[in-house]
Amino acid sequence: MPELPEVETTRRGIAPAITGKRVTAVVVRDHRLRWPVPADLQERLQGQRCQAVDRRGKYLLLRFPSGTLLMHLGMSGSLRTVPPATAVLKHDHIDLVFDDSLALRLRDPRRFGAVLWAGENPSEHALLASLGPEPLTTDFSALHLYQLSRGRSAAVKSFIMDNATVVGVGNIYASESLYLAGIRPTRPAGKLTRNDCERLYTAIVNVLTAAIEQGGTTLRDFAAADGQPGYFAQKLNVYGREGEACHACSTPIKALRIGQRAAYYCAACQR
DNA sequence: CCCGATTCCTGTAGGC
DNA sequence: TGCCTACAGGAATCGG
Repeated sequence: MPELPEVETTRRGIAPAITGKRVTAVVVRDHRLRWPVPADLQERLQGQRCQAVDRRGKYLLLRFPSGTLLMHLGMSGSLRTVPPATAVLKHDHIDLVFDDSLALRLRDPRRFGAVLWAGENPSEHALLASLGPEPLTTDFSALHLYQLSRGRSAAVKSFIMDNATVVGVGNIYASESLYLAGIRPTRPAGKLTRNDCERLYTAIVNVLTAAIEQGGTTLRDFAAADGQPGYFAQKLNVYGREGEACHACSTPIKALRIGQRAAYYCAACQR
C-alpha cells in the first residue's frame, strides 16, 4: 500500500534510470485507472526528454519540457524499470519506453492509481492544489498540527490521514505514528495539547524517515523499481498486530475501525 | 466548513 | 476442493 515512504522509494528507484532519457513509445494497454488515462499521452510525450522525477505527497511528477505527468500508485500500484521486451503480465497497464532501451512499467491490479497530464503548472492541478505540507520539510511542524486541529472533533487518526493536514500519512504510518507518540487513535484532534502535537509531529517525521531508510513497507504488493520489497514491515509496532504483545509493555495490541479503516494501538501505552 | 459513509477495484483469506 | 463473503485501502465525492 503505497504511502509516502513507498512512493519516495519508487521515485529514488526510477529517477536515475529515466532522467535525461527520451520517450520513444507510450503503450497504454488499459486506460481504466482511477480516471481514464489521457488518450493523447503518446503525442504529448513522444520525443520528450524526462528532466526530473519529483514527488508531491503520494504523487510522482515526471517533468518534461511540455509539462508534467502525474502518477499515483493508488493502493496496489508499482513502477518497475525493465527491458522493453520483458513479458507483459496481467495488470501491467502502461509502459513508457525510453530510448528504445528501457521501459517504465506501471502495474496496478486494483486500478486505484492514476496517470494524468498536469501541464506546465502541476501545483495548480486540482489534485495537488489543496494538499497540505510535506512532512519531511520545514513546511510541517508541531504548531501546524496544533493550530489546524483546533475545534476539530474528528479522530486524530483521521485527522493525520487527511492530505489537507499533512501529505503522505496513510493507514499504516498513521497507526505507527500514534503509537510512537503515545496517543490513542480515537482521540478527537481538537483535544490534542501542544505537547501531544510536538510528540505527534516528531513521531510522524521519525516513522516516515525510518520507513524510507528501509525501502518502505511491503505487506503484499509493494516493490521498488528494481522489484525488491521494502523491509519496514519488520519494524511495525502495532499495524496488523492485533492480539500480539506490545513491544514496550507486552499488553495485547487492540484493533478497531475508525472511519471505515483498521486502526491498531496499545491501550496501555497510548492515552 | 466539517465529518462520516460510500464508492471505485481485484486478490486473498476465512468460513462452511 | 470449491463457493461465497468480507476485507484490504487512497481519496474523491456525497449527504447530513
